Amino acid sequence: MRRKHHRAWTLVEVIKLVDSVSQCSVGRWSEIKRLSFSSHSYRTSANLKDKWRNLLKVSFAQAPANEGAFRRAGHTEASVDLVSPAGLPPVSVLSALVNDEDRSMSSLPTLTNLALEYNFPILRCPLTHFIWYRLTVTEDRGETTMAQGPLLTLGQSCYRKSMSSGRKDWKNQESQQHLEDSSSFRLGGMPNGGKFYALPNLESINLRAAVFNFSSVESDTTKSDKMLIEEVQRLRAELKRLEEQCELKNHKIQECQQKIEETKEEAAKSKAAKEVIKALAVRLHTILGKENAGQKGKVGIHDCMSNLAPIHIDMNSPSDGNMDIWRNTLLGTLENCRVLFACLVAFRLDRNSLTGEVPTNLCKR
DNA sequence: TTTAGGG
DNA sequence: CCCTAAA
Repeated sequence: MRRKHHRAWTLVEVIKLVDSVSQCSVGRWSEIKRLSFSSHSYRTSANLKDKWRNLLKVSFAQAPANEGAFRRAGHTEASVDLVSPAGLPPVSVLSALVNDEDRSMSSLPTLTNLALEYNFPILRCPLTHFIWYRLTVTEDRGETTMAQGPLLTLGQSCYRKSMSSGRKDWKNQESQQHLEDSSSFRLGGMPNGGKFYALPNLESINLRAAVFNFSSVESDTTKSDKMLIEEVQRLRAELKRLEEQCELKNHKIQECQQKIEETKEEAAKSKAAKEVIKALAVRLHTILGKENAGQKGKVGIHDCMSNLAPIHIDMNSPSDGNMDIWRNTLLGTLENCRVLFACLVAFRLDRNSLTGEVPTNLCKR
């Protein structure tokens, strides 16, 4: 470790810092510490100030030329072009995003998650498209609102391990010129010739949207396209899986409906059977009643049956289509009537014991 | 105590 | 990140 106590700033922290600076305004570091970084014991108010200063430094070091994307088709210029049509001060911070663990470049899915979490848009388009857009669409800068707030493009160099190696890349003659220009900035002061606003002037503006550019659009396009293809494949597989599940569930539903129909049938049958039994029971009662009234003469089983014969079963008049149900119902009814018949047989046996006749064929039951 | 700014 | 003058 180069310094005694060094903790690399995570992206989340930086966003938090930018957020709270936009809320509390620049310079009120103890307040920011209290409100937003009270849980980060290792970030003192001075640290917050230092980090903000560093963010300013890298953003000004990359200050774009006045002409925006037209001057030099770079991302720095484009980032200001993104802000200007929204009628906002031409201020942007440009950054590559790296992963906390190994400082490798953040993948598109990671960025997408981040964008969802913090609710900012991701703009993916080649710079040429953007220049075309500016040439054709945005005639009037004021009317076009591309964003709801100033676009913050978190700086390319914030996370570079050695600043000096990175500096050589982007410290070309133009930006060197602007570095000198911006050296005359004073916090809270107006920028030279109205070219730039020093970030502290943004105090009142809510910094809520951020655009993340890729360091090289061309190479990244193929790279992220690959990832998109992967994503599509993954989603296709997911879709297939869900469709299969859907089919399975549909099958189950059909089975359940069938069962419901069956139980309905069953219920109808048993209802009819009960009706029959009831009717039979009533008949039996009346017959037994007659018998007990002291009727003389022979009363055979046929008499009983002939008494039973005109039993009417009201069963919601089974029509042509339900003949099977009807038949099954009758069969079921007969089965259920076994006990009743046993009673009848017992009655007959009792009478025959008086006459001497023994109907053995009916005894087996 | 807090901040700005040099190192 | 540390130090310190200044407020």
